[in-house]
Amino acid sequence: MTSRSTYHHGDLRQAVLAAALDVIAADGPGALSLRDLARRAGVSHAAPAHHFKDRTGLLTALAAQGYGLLAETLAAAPDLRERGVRYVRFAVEHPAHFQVMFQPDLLRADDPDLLAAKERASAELRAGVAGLTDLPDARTAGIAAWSLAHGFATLLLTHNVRDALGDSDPEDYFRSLTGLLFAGQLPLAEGE
Amino acid sequence: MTSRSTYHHGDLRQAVLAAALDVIAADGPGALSLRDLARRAGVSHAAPAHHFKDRTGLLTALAAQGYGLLAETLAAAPDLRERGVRYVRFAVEHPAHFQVMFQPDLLRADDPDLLAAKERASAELRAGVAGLTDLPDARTAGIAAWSLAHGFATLLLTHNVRDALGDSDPEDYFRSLTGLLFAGQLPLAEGE
DNA sequence: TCATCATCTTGTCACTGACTAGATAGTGCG
DNA sequence: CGCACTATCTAGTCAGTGACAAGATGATGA
Repeated sequence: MTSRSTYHHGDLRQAVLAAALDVIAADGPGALSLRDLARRAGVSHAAPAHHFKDRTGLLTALAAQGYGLLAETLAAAPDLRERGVRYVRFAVEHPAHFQVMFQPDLLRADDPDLLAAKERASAELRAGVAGLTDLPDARTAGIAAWSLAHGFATLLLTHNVRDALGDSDPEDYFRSLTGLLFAGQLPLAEGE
Repeated sequence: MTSRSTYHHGDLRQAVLAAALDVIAADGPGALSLRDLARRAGVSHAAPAHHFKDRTGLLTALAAQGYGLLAETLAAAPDLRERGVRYVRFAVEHPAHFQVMFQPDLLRADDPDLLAAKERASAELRAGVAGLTDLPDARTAGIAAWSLAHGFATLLLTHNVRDALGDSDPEDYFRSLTGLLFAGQLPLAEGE
């Protein structure tokens, strides 16, 4: 921004990451161009490559950052429901990260930083059902809860529940969802 | 494929759509190139443009086709659980369609064909909870069920439940998920 | 002071999407 | 039958992009 006189940018890596988040939030990952990001940061078209190697590298770095943020968001949630609420909150507050994190074909799956951050987030997710020792299969229970939160978050970001939501807060709506489900009010079969 | 002697391809539209599905299923929508699809179909690089106008048009056509297939898959399911199972089945059998359908930034949101197909699928989803007249809010119930199925399907396609699944069939696993949830065995709060 | 290294620039290549103009084939209408 | 009309496809072109290579610049430390 401030017309720099120095040859070096100073913090190009962060500048590019931040600009990438803006672009993705606005127009999706497909609209992301390394050259455009370079222009926004005021550097030459090939400068970002030194920090991220290539487009996939940049997206992988974003995803790793996202998993780190998710782990922070989930940390020390009081109970399972609240963990789900925070999962939804993360998706709402970091839509660009969320999108990239769950598109494996955009990422370098074997990246060490990505794997580490993913493991941290995964541990937080597992911690949500760890205390439920009375369950026959805690892992399956965890996936059930994860599916619900992830599905709602995804439908939210893809504008598929916009009209049902109305003016209500997404997090509150999700709370009511879980309430409805777990009150056993929703018969699965033979509703007639 | 068969070295055509005629000037016209015959069914270029279908050929391009089919090739696009292959590419997307293999490497994601980002790897899709109109010129590559043209090469695969054995036509000139600009031929597909006549059928789909541009890249977004092609993806929109794919999404519309997907919503149509989804509506067919969901039609006349016996009960709500089975509707969820079929939703998961659709995602497994048509991963390329599923991916494109839920990335709005790739699509032309106001396309008439897309909107019509989406409405058909949406009607099938709503039909799943229509009979449950004892519910206070059928719409919220529908979103709860949709979230669960969509979340599981998404996590499945993004390879996030692979190890938990083991050798078991995804549809069976989803049935057990719903059983676990609706048996009320999963306490949301104060699990201690 | 000077060597070393990370950072950034410049130049280049093949590829892509989009657009244009024109060639070719099928279709209906007289 | 012949002729216009339209859909389909070809060929050529342009700007933008990712990736790579080689060189310039500045910071760091011995």
